[in-house]
Amino acid sequence: MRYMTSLRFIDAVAREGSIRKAADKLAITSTALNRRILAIEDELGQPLFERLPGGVRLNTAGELFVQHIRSQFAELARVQSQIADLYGIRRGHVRIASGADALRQFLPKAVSHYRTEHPAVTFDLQRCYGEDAEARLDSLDADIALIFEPIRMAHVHVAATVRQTLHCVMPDNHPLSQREKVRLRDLAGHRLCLPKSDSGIRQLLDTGLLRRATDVDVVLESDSFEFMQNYLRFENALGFQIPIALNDLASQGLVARPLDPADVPSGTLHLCYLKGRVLPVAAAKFLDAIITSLRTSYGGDVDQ
Amino acid sequence: MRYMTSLRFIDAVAREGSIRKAADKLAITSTALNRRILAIEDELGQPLFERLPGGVRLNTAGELFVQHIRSQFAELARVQSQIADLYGIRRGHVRIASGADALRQFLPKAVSHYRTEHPAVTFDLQRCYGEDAEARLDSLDADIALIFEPIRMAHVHVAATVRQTLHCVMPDNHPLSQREKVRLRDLAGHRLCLPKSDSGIRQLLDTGLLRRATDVDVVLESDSFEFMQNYLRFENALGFQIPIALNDLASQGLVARPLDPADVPSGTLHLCYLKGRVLPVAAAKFLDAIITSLRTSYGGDVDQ
DNA sequence: GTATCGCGATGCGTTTTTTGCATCGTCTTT
DNA sequence: AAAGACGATGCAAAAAACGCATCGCGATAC
Repeated sequence: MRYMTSLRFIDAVAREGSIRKAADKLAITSTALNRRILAIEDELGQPLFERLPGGVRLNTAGELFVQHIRSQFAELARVQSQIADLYGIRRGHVRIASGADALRQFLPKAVSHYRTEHPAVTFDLQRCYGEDAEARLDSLDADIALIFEPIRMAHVHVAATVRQTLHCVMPDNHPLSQREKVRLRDLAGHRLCLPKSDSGIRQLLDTGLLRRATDVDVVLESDSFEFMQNYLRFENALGFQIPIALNDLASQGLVARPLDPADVPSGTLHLCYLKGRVLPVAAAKFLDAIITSLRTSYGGDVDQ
Repeated sequence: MRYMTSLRFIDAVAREGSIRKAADKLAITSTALNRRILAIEDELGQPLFERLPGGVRLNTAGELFVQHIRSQFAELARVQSQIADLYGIRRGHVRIASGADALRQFLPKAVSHYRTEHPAVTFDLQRCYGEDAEARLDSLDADIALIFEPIRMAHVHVAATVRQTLHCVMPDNHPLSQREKVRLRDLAGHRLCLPKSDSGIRQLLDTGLLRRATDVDVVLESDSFEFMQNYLRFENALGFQIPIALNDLASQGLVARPLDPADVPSGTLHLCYLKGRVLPVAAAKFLDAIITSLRTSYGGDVDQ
């Protein structure tokens, strides 16, 4: 929307921390950008940025104003999406912040299914960890977040939760594949591939391992589930995963066995959005869709 | 704010129902205004107005969009007020919709007291009846409403309520002035001045009178309390009022006696704002101020 | 300690956008 | 059938935004 240009510019400057850099990104001269900002500050009667030798930085007033700007963008998007819905075609753009877990299988399926019904809705998928995902909800850079495990901030609203039991993934000829359940003590003596410590899976594992002081042989750490999964066969190692991230293991000669809940607590996948926000139609309906989809896939383990 | 010009214009056209009339009010030509609207509709991809032979009217999309525009105005005002508060001086503009009751004595005192502390805050007082007051909250034309008696809409938030016993106002030499309390049956044979039927006071009276089928002699109906109060002495008539609207009766040779609560239920003055709204600092603080002021004046009768 | 670099601010000519005037076509009212 | 009021549009004038060149200032490098 044209009339928001100045606001978009301010947002860009706030993000870049420099008028010249923002001007580059916006494909205008720093002069024009500078003057727009001066004009707004003048109208507002208060400066929004501190001028530092290396650029600019939001002051408190600017902080407030930029927050306002972002909420205006989000609101406009919501209204536009609502208007489009009025005319029968659902339009809109849904921005999702998700951990790597749900990005693997679940979200691709869910998004593609939704898009067959509403082809005018576009998506933006941002892979990120919990804290970052929450920050993106907060800065209105994401509409919906799928976060495995802890919710830190008070101002996210949890629309649904899914309990997820940790599974141990291994080549199908691995000795542990005989068991129905894997206990933590069984891991001793085997090679393990673990997700990095900012992953929710790793945190659950760590608490379990620490509690039992199990001695384990960690051969690899990665933040890429795909890499680890493809790696397992080469070392005949063990990986860890939650059900929602499990894809077709059999074709890779892998199997998954649940960890005994007595050893490792089951984690929770949180489906959330910013508290107090009214989501655009497209985002709200997509949220509904994935909640029902989760419910059919994980049944009683889905709450709300 | 300059960047909102187009939005302001759309709002004006929506209110006027005609581009030419709105253009007059905005002191621009209808051409310019027309083109701004066409431009926005074009950008939005959807028309906002239906073109009628006698002017324009919002369509459904326009309805949504104008609502969005108004909430943007309100939000901007809130942020500006918040920013000003940051720098120590409380600035802002508080718009109050109130019945005639509170406008008489209570609000003038409250506003003037608040303004001695925060001279940079300006006020706008709109006298209106309940339903209208609620509509103004809804269209964001008012921040706070003081409504005596019924709340119709679901989407107003009641910040505080004050119970108000109906009082009968009369010349101090009137025979009924001897009593501590006035019963409805005492009114028979006396001349009455009643507020118009859209007043909360009248509605309470009516239910009481109807229930008891009391035969009364109504000599005057008015929506001006001031007029009625000044009129009473000439006809030695009875008027009705709630405590908050009672001014210095003695100097006019008048007295007030409560109606027996057994005959007429006591009414409730509602202090409200639009549900879900975050009020500008100035308005929020003024609300706090009048709530405490009500509490000191009416003590236990103030709730929340 | 000096030179350099990168930053935001500003004066000035140019380009783009917005505005106002005149006018058209349409529909309602008389 | 005529008159009046409305929104839309072509075109020239006015206004705003833009880009270039340049200034002053502080940090950094040598």
